[in-house]
Amino acid sequence: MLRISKLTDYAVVLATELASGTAPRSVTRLSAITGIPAPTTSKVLKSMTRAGLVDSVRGKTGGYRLSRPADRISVAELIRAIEGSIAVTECADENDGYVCSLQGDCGVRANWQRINRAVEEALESVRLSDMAVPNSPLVPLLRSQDEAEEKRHAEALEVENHG
Amino acid sequence: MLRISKLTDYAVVLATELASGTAPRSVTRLSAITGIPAPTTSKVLKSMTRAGLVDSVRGKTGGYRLSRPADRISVAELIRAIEGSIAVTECADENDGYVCSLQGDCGVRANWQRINRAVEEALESVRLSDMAVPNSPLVPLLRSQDEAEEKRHAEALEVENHG
DNA sequence: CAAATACAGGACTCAGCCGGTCCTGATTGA
DNA sequence: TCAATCAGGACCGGCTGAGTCCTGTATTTG
Ligand code: FES
Ligand code: FES
Repeated sequence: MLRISKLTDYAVVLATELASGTAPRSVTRLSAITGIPAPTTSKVLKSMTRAGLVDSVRGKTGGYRLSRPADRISVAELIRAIEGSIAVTECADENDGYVCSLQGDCGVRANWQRINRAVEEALESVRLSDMAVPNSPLVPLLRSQDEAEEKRHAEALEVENHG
Repeated sequence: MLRISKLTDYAVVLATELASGTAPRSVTRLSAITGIPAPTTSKVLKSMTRAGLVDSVRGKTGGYRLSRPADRISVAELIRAIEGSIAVTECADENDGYVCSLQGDCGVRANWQRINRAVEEALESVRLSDMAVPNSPLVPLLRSQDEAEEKRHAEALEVENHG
């Protein structure tokens, strides 16, 4: 039903938890806090590591920690880390060299791609730091977000300037 | 991958095809036109009928036709007809009396619900009549994103001017 | 060094559901 | 009445999502 997988949900939960501190925390620890079964927690974190969203530290005092500040990680990235490229429809996937089995090119395709891009950009604009706040006015997303968008835009520019 | 099911894709294709005329067309016919296997075509159309999106006419000259003008049918409705309620995450589903197995209420939930609502509204705003046009500037959807969006906007304007 | 703790990587299982088929009616036009 | 069409299920095979487990490697600490 236009679902993201449960594992991706876990990824977000784990990431928000990690966002609350800088010291690495172990799988055991995180599992206990979040209620996600330990082996699964491990699996998800490993994917996140491969995607470069978290850093792993081995050894006795090891564990996982975010690789970047929470406002530099988007929900879209988290989704992509677990599920691969975001594609609402099979023929909406622009990366993959997929050829639709139906009528060669049925116009619908281009429109799906646009919808897809819109959704993706929306998810891109929601950052982990937003998710961490229980009921933040984070997701205007649609229309009338002028001010929120502008604020974000300004922030982005600021960040760029600092880099 | 944040996918809608293939069947839903079929539903959209079939609906756009139906939008091109008012006389009922049979499953056999539609299957031939779209390239969707006949039994599957039938299945999808049956779901759409139950959802009230198309009318069915039995008998020798029967078939399916849209129950409303194409600009009165949204993509969201088509999705819902096939997949049920739109819910990005399990805990984003507001209808269902679902209780998250993780930490009772982890803040993330409210945010998912917002994202969910945003996506849903976006899909609601895209109508079948939009999908029927091969490359319509149909999907502003989320406005004023970044420069990419702006460029896109420019393209759209150009198209409008040409029309 | 050796033991204990943690992550890395991948094989494996199990269940659910998606895509697809088919069969048995009920309706209706010719 | 006959043929075409939809209605409503039952049914099935395969994929993949969720979860587990095992083996190996790195790091800390005594
Ligand atoms: S549905 Fe894939 S090109 Fe039309
Ligand atoms: S993930 Fe469901 S309430 Fe937090």
